[in-house]
Amino acid sequence: MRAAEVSDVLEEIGRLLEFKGENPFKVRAYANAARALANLGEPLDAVVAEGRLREIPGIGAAIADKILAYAETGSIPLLERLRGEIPPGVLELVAVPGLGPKRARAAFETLGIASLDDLETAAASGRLAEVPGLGEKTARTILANLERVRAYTGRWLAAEARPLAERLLAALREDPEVVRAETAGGLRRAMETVHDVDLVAASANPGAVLDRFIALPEVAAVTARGDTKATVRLAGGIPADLRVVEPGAFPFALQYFTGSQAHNTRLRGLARRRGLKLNEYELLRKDGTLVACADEAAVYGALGLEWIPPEIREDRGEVQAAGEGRLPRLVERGDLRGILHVHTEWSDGRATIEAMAEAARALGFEYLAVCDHSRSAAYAGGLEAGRLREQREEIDRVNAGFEEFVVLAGCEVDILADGRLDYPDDVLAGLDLVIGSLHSRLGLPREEQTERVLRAIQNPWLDVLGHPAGRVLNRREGADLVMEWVLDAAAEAGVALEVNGDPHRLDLDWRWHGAAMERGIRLAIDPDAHGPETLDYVDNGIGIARKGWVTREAVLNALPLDEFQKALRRNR
DNA sequence: GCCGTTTTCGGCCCGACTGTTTTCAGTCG
Repeated sequence: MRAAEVSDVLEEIGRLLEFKGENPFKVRAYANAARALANLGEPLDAVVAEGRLREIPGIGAAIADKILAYAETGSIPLLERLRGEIPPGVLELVAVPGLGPKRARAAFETLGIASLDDLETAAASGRLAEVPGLGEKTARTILANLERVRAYTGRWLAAEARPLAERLLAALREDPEVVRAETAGGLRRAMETVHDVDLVAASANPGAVLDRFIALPEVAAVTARGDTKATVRLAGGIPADLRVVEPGAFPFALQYFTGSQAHNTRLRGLARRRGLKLNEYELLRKDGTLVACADEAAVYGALGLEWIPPEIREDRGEVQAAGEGRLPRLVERGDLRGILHVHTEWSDGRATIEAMAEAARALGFEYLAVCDHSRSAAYAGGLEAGRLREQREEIDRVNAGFEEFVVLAGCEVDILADGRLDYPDDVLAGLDLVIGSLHSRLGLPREEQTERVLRAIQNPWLDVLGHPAGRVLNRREGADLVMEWVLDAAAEAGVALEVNGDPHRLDLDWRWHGAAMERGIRLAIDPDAHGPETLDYVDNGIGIARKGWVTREAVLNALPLDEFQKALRRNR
């Protein structure tokens, strides 16, 4: 039984109860329990077997019983009953912006709308406006949003949104009436995907700032415009929110709009227990006096907490850790000593070995592992064993020209369908570093896929498991793997796991970093660069590793060259 | 439904914007 599967089930129960108009706190309890399971860093089966379900915060007697029932019978009576009452298409309705649980229910009860198709028909014919609480205008909004829901999940790659956010931010900072401006939201938290761009600005004249903001060339359409807030759609369709507050409120607003929502809920609960009230403008004592805070650190300080880095504000224990003064020092770009996993023109890269090495050295790194594709990766110009030997000679020549910088001869070796690596052992043994990656047959059944990866890990020449899930964000799910088993095997074998910084990958997923580190697994933060200009993808990897609470000590390529080499599985 | 340095019962985060319900509910973040 997978934690993610049970999490989905609880999520569904919560949404169905919400649709029925159940007590909102009960609804939230299910959502909280679902999130707790999604963040569980160990096998759910072990937790169940050891009777530790109720030790998970957010899981009490009732939900624990339901999880046990699900484990035993594969179903939960409450869920079956709810599914019997509510047609399956109805939950999709709630995903349409403008239609929440209440209106969706009203539409279902008055017009029998039970799917996106029904909704479209009703909206187009004008009948949707007959639903109590809905009017002409809302019906039009819903019709417009419906298309987007169908076309896209509403998540954008952080890498697509970030440049736009930076341009908007630069424009805001040039505005003479803006005192301060920052990016908030999922971008500030280093999420891999975001549903919008969130910006916060401080100004004594919010109206004027908003006027200029909505007139910026990046803004394609204005969705909403109030006294302090505007929602717009940018070129390309990405929504953006700007909130303008009085300068004194800026630290509170920045904190609030950075989120996550779960983190903020946790923080406000803590404030309340301390007799304080926190909102996006201020921190109030019971007697109505204000607690002054000059910056975000002071806001956390006033609640008895260390400042919490934005990346980890996901309600995964960071508030408690900050209260106990035991937040980890998260890894930083400056901690990295070497760059692993770059491609060159020898396979599908765009630059020479020398050019990549020069670029890495110019960025301050001490070593670089060239890892071109192996022979089976024909689509990417994979190297036959003979070419690999020639490449080693070329690397030797390049190294002769360097002092205090070393190029290593590595390879990104395909993990074949049966779990063998793409070269015989004698070829693998001749390399300095082997990253083994899944590139094909990503649709294998779970058991078979897991066995495949476990077999690859058994190969003594595998040093690093590359982009372990093989996912491509917003395009395809990764391989279906029992990740706990993969982590156990990697820990046992001394294999490191990659945190791939390609903005489409960001894989190993940050939600697994803690579970990897607990097992003593080292993480390799790699750019997977195909040219000098994408060496900076390590920054994405750093962001996502910070999100996973990764410290310098856990990072393989934060080691100086000699220690790095000793830490490799092949040299142990 | 969960939870407990004021509580095993009575709380549970809070405010902006929109449209329509003419005084506020629903949605969103």
